[in-house]
Amino acid sequence: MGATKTDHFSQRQNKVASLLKALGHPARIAIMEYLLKVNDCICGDIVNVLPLAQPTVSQHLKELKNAGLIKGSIEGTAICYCIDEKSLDFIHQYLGTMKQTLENKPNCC
Amino acid sequence: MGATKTDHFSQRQNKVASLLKALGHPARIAIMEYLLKVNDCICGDIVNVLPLAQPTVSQHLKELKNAGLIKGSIEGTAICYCIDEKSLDFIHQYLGTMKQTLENKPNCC
DNA sequence: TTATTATATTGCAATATTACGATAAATATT
DNA sequence: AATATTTATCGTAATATTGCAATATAATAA
Repeated sequence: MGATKTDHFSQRQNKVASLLKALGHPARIAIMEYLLKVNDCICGDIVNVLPLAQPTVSQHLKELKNAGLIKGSIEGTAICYCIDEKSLDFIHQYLGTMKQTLENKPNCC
Repeated sequence: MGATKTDHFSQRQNKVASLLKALGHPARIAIMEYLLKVNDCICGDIVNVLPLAQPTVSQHLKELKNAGLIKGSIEGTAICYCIDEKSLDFIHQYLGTMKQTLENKPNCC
């Protein structure tokens, strides 16, 4: 035991969960917010902004990238990371549908 | 090490992260979807619907409750669990703002 | 070529999560 | 009271995550 029983849930449920899980860490939220704040997205200075060591930041970036939340491309000696709008849209819409469904339901609590 | 450095991030960043983290598991997504689907929210049958043992489901419910995503109240022998609209609103709005901010930015990738 | 700079990877220790059997607690039913 | 039903908790094993020092890799600059 200890491993999530991924195969017992729908592909959609797993997709939603993995996106939200990737965002479920304050460092990764901070990274996303920083990517938003910076005008151009050559983001070699994320390490200087966060209270974490370079390998740790690199690992968080990798996780965000694996989840599909950010895109990265080599830009000379630096890496250009920026937010992938599509994945953000997807979870925003997912939660929006949830909210809307909730509004049409009687609530006992 | 191994523990998240919560105190190095803002309260807001931690709040967002903890809500999204709580949703970042397919079982908990499935629970939320089930709570939405069922008309009234006397939900003693979640265990029968999910491919997980009763203690596991109970633990997931506890996590959703701790995060503030669901509310639970004793209803005789059963427990009435249902979604807390406020927390759902919060993360939906958070992601919405992120999306909106992104739209006004030049995107290099 | 030899630094220099920037990012990634490896290896590892500390901690957290996931899952479940066994058991407890609380209430309802007989 | 005794039994059944429902949910929670405890204990524990397996696995995952977090964080960083050390090191590797890759591109640029001197």
